[in-house]
Amino acid sequence: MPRAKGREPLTLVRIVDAALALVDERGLDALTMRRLGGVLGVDPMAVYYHVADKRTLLGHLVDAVFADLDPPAGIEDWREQVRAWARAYRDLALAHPNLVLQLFSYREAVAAAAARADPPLRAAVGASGLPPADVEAAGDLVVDYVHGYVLGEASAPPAARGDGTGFEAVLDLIVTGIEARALTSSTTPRRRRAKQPAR
Amino acid sequence: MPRAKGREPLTLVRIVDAALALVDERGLDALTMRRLGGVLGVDPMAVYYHVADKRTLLGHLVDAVFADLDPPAGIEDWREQVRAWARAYRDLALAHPNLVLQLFSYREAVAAAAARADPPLRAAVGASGLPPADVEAAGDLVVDYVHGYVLGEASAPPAARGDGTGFEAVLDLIVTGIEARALTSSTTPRRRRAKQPAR
DNA sequence: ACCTGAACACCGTTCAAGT
DNA sequence: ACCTGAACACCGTTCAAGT
Repeated sequence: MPRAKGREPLTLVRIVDAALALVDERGLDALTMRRLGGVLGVDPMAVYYHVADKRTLLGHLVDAVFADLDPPAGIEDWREQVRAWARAYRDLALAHPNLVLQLFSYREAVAAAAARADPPLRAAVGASGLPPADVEAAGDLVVDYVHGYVLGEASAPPAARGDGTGFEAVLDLIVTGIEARALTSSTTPRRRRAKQPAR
Repeated sequence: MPRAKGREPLTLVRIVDAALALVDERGLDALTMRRLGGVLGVDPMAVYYHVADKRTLLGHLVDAVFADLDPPAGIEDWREQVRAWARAYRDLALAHPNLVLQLFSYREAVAAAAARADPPLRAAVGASGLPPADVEAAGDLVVDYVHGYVLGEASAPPAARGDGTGFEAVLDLIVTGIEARALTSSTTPRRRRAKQPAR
């Protein structure tokens, strides 16, 4: 039984766990291939056997965080579904404040997560009675608002993190907007849109 | 007249201009103190005479970009004021896509820019007839939505940048929400807010 | 006053080598 | 199959020295 004693072998999940802990506890800059080898008790270059380079390692971190996202089910009212979705997404991101910038800027990882996480949101918004064109805008609004909110919270010093009442007030406003739009567009034609500037 | 010939002396603005050009043309990672010295035709360490360290240099870049923000004036309708503000802010940020992450995560610089740029937005939202408590939420919604939108656009490959119609559709929705909320809150008491989750 | 150049303590990554 | 260790080409920053 070789390897029965001594440390267990490196695996991708052990690497990702250690890297995430490093980022959470000491910041993104503290994640160094060499330091990572150190906390894993291994030669710094051993990680390269399991991971192509640092960028793909960061991709794995983002995947791991997004994997924890599962929007709550069993809610009837579409308004509460939208709110619950937004809260779950916010909490997911704020669980790793030092990683949020990576989280929202890694195109591929965000797209993959969206494929899993977005449909419930879109379904909830769709149940409001909005016409399809507005469903897209409303979903985008929720997603982008959460991104913006989380970005602000994550870059604030931990002591100054908000209590979430502002977040709830904005959700109220978004829901009100969807309701109002759903009503007006079922009775009157879509209102004219202001023309865009050149660029 | 010493220095009449030879290159002109380094200044902070020359340094910031060169650094911004480097970031715009070659990405954030290309901004290196050594490379910056190179494009300025100077010893890499000369920059340190004018700037404490790289972090404060980045702060100067953020300041320089935000300095270009002046929301359009002379608009009557609050709805168009809100839209114009959001477009101006978006365009400002997307003019330097490689810097947006820094742009929105440098607390102090954002706060300073906000002090100049925010009041017109808050005034516009205030003119909608919303009660003060909702004015804050509505302003936050616009700011955070633009942040989220820009973050998504900036991390998309240039070819895939949107045409802005999605942005306009969301602005419509936000304005609709503000209008609806202004109407209902002038006639009925504020609707009950869903209670918050533990964390 | 303003810039230079050597030096220090780091990086990410490669590659041949060990077991 | 999995890990090591030397090596390479970079980093940011300090500090004494030049003009």
